[in-house]
Amino acid sequence: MSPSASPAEAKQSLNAGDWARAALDALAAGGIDAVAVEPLARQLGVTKGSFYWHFANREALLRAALELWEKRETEDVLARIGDESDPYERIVKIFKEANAGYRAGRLYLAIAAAEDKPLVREFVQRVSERRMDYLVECYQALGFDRPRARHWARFAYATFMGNLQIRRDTPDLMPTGAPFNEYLKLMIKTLIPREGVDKSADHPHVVSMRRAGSP
Amino acid sequence: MSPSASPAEAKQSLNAGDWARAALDALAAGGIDAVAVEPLARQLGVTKGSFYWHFANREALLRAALELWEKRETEDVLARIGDESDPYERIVKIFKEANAGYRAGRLYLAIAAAEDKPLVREFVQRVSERRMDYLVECYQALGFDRPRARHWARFAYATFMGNLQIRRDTPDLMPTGAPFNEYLKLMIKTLIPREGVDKSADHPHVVSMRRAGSP
DNA sequence: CAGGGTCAGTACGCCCCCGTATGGTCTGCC
DNA sequence: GGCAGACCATACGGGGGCGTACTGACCCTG
Repeated sequence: MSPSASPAEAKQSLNAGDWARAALDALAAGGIDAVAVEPLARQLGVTKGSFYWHFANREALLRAALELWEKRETEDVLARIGDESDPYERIVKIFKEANAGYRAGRLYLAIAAAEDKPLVREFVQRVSERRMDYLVECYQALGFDRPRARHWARFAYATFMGNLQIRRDTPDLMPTGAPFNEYLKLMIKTLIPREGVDKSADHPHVVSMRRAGSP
Repeated sequence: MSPSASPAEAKQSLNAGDWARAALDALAAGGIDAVAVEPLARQLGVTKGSFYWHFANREALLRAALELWEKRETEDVLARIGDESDPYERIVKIFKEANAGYRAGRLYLAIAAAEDKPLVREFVQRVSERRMDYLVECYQALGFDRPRARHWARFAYATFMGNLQIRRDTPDLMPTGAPFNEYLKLMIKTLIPREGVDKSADHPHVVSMRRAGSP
């Protein structure tokens, strides 16, 4: 009788967090419209009666899911590459993360697709700005002045996002295996100007500092 | 009495094309779910009775709208920059088009967001592949061999798409005026390697040909 | 043991959309 | 004038989602 089948003695009572997690999963899988009370209730093995005890309405659930997303997005990402001191390697790591961890990217695209909802816009904007800020800092640490760092950061961020889009919509256009690594190397080499390149005014006024740590 | 208010004596009778155009507009404005029979009928000032005369069902309308999109996407775009012989200038034109004409990009994002529908995937894939093929040809014309051209084309295409996404989701992160032109110049200079750059194996084995026409 | 808080089931009304059936109104053509 | 076909309105049944009201079971605590 007990709703088992879950590891660790399967809690038999749901809380708001369970609903929020389920909502976020549904969001990733089917977009904003998939965050619906009754389907989620069915999926969780309960009825609406439960839901409306934990949340005031559908909107509240959506907000909870988005808060969960924002939390994960900032905590996780920054935690996974926060211990890297070399700004060059930081950007490289971000790039590789962004191109490997496909799930997080899918989630972003699913959420951002509902840009007409003000609530969603709010969260998307915060997350995006935080990501961009981080990138800008990386490029500044590489020796760029603020305006140039912003341009390069935006450039790199746009390329991340576009790769996500390509991967989702037309995976055939995205190489795998060795060619993919070539592709990745090309993007990294192009998007993170190294110290040697100073023949152009668009490149950093950097002297040394780079490519010394982490052999 | 006649439903006027339109230029040129306002047709009083709808046809399938009118429905398809309206559907595409709705698609651009509100995503795939906005392509609904009854709302569109209301908007067009008629009832469902009209719709189900022209189309078998909602699916058929969606297909018609997507065909319209594909047609516009390939005809228009290639027509607007087809008379440019210089491959460098072709890419530049594409870039500027992509960053100026925001509407077409919005449409792509709205359509691609419904990537779970097989029908949509089909069209998105065709359109994307055609765009990529065109870019690959441009890069090949610049002197790249096929694999490298594919990498650069994908790179550039990803950057297009990402810029679209940024523009839609976080317009504040996209500069305007002079800074935008700087940004554009940076991307163009970076994404279209010029003849002078040959210190790297990733750059074209090109000798001259470039930057002679159009002073 | 009584009572209150927690969580869930049932049932209802509402809205909005799909698709069908059927009938009505124009238009042009014979 | 009458017929056929193009175009549209009305009405209906079905489905699914939202939100509310009420009831019920299970703790836990006084």
